[in-house]
Amino acid sequence: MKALAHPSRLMMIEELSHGERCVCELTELVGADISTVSKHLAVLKKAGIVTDEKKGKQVYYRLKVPCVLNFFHCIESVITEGSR
Amino acid sequence: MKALAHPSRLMMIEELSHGERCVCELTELVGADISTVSKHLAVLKKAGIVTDEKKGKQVYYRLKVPCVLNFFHCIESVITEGSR
DNA sequence: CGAACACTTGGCTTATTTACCAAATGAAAC
DNA sequence: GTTTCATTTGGTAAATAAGCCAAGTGTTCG
Repeated sequence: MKALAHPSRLMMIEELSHGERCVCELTELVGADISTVSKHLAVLKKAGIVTDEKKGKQVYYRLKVPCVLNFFHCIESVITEGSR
Repeated sequence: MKALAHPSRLMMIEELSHGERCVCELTELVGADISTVSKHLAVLKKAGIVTDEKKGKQVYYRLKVPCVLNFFHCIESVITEGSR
């Protein structure tokens, strides 16, 4: 759960739900140093949420637990209907 | 999400899924100082995950977002079938 | 009213997380 | 083989979070 406790990591997960991405793409997305992003990805990997695969020069990350997305949808709906 | 990033808080949520509990019951459960538990509950409350209600001398907390439980079930099943 | 009880808040110390820079790795291109 | 490019790792400083004790708040009970 701790692995989900950072905005940048959530942003990355959201992005990865649309398909695999290399570190540089995610770095551009969150707008932090590439080393920072790499460490965030290491956290997610260690938690078993993503997997990585080296393809040529780049390393591509991919979601391993689709379940996470269900949770996001759930949260969204709670927030959405929270105003009633 | 940060609100879910602590073992004691997860334990409390799990417990609250079985019904409302007062602070003293939760304190006994997690085995920490009551002030610590109170602060954890404040975090959960601020995050909109629980609500509190004063009944006589005690304050009772209750789950506000059942959705959290779905997520836990999801995680459990992922862990369970993770060994294949 | 005053004491007792259940809880919250403030203050402070220690532990954990985060972020960046710089240096190391590892594959690919020349 | 060496340079280059993408990424990871080490190191360190700054920010956040966690824990406990002590003091404060609000209710109930005598």
